[in-house]
Amino acid sequence: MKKKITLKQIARELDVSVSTVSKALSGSKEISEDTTQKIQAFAKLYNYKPNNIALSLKNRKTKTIGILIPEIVHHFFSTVIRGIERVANRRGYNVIVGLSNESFAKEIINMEMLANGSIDGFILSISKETLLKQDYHHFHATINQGMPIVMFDRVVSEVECDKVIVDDFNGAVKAVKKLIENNCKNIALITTMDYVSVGKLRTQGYLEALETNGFVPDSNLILKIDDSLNVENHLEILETEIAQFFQTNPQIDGVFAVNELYAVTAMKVAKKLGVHVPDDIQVIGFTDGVLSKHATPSLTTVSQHGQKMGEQAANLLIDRLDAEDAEGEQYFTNKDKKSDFITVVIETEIIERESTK
Amino acid sequence: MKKKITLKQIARELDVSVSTVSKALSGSKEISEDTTQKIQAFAKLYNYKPNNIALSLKNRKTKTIGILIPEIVHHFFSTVIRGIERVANRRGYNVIVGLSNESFAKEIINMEMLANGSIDGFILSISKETLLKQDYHHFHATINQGMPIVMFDRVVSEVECDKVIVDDFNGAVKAVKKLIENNCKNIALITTMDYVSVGKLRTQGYLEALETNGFVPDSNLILKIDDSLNVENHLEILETEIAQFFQTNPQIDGVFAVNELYAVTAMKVAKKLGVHVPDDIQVIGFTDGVLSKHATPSLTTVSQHGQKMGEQAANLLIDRLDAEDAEGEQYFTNKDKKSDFITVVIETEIIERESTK
DNA sequence: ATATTTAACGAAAACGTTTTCGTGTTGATA
DNA sequence: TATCAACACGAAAACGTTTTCGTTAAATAT
Repeated sequence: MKKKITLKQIARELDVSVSTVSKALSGSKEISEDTTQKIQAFAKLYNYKPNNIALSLKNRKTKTIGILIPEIVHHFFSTVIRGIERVANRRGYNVIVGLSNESFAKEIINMEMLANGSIDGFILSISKETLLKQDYHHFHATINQGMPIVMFDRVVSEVECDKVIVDDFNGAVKAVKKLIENNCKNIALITTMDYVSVGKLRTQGYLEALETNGFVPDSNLILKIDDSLNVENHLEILETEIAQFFQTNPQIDGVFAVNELYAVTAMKVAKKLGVHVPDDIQVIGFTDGVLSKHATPSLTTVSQHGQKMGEQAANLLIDRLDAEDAEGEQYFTNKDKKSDFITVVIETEIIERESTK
Repeated sequence: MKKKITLKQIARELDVSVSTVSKALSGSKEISEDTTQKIQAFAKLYNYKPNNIALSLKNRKTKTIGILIPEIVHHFFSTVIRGIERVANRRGYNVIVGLSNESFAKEIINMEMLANGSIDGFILSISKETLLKQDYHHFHATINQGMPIVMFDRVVSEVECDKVIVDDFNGAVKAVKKLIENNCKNIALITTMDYVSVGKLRTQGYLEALETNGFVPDSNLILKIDDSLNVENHLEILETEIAQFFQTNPQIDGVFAVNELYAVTAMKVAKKLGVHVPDDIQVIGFTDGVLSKHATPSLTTVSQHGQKMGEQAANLLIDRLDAEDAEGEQYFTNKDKKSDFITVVIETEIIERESTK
């Protein structure tokens, strides 16, 4: 077994100093042709690669960014990761992933673990529990320590940082407007509890679209699902809730759901109740994931562009990091530039499939 | 902005030496009560946390493990990551993720980036292109450098290391036997090209099950999909292929598909052709993902237990890493122990849903 | 022949830790 | 009173780099 070789070993072997080896390998013309050649040949032979940890320590930057998300077995979040990884890789960064599991405590633990030198900056989406508690001190703390954060999707105005969000409000408006154009008269909303910001915004969009089109919102047509429990494991509960909802409101001829699981489940329930999609009832979901694409009938959705969000977030973060060490600390102590934080809004569009006419 | 505080700064502030601070914080009784108290209070006040990079450099271990997978927007792989992250976190490790995107080159690049000190060991699943090329030198190289690898799912006998696989062969056997018991007489197989090991094993299981039950395998009933292109984007091609397959073989009354996408698509195609599932044709897939659960009818599948695979893989790797620095290098130079590599086989079971009787 | 430049290299510091090995004060013991 | 532990702490090395600043010898200029 050949352990990785170090500068010191090369130096000893070739009877020169460590500095000479370092310079020769970086092609410094401070070193003679001869020795440079010799050293480079030797290094190649033994497949020398500088140790990343040592470099990180010296440069005080790790060239890795930390991703902190609530859940990874989730189409949207994994799409975001893919986007982040793409640009991170292109721009010479690695990604290290932490999962909060929607837990406030795990979110904090993870941040503290990573914030101690392991990464140069965060890209994260806030856990449900944190949103519920509205306790954001850990975000403020790490930002205060000079570690930049980019938030995506589940963001919060209380924290000043770069953000990437999808236009939840207008996405919902578009969806509902589409249903109205398709002649739906009684449009239902299946949503989550309000504390997750995106759910709230989509709900507001639903209401807005109704009102501007002369509809009067009917609270009976709004079904709020308690998603504090992981819905994936409580599918039956979800189904019966929706079934009851449909049965007590038989006039429903259009459904807007704030995520694709609710939408697909609504379609399944409709089918069981003998209601035909899209003839009797049309359905639009949010987030364009696997379910939407492969459901029968396939689901019309509001696209969420997870990969694009990831790419934008990564670019925002890396731009800031690169700027940091280009301009040195001046970048931060400069009071003028103090709060030039950007919020990128990704536009949504409707992807029409079989669940609408 | 308060940058993270270091030992040196504490030392200067309290007018003691760095070593004293270090010892005081670790509770060494070499230091007097008084100073220990003073230092610990100061450290807590300024929220001192030791720098991970410095620790990594000193200890020559990073306490992070590298995950290298072909794709992350994929239910199975993300499940595995969740499993890895779970035990990694519990055992004090971080995870850093690289994506090969099914590319040989990206796989190598990623490994080289991470192998230079950033991680202590790998957990990976081989990319399709690598399997096709059958070039495994990069695995051998990193193993030779003393960095342990644990492979999962897509493994290869040419590389000696710990492995975690699912019992693809027997899973397929079970599935086909189930179809036979359910009175299917003409059981079709929808599979991938042979170079991906898991596909090959599942195909073999299909054949085995037929033969031991007195069936004669009919090559007309085997549909091999070329999955060199990303199927997600070529859904129509997949659908038309399956449609043709069904039409030229109307006798098919049972389908075993090596993944859930093929299975769900087969059901969709069947429905379009007016063939009823499960009355006219029964379908079983492999991998228990979102699609299986939420399809209508929901899909009977062979469970793949991604999370369990991840957990096992992580435990194998961390066991080895911990053993390494418990016994020192002796662990490795000890010739007796040289090839005590373990292959963990995760058992499969059939999850019965609506697509079978 | 002397002074000065240049070429080629080495020593040392620095990044932030931990740990081993001193070293100088005490207080107790012989 | 001399000797010796025990105590409380500091200096320095080490992990693997890069970089600044010498330093020496040769080469050039005066």
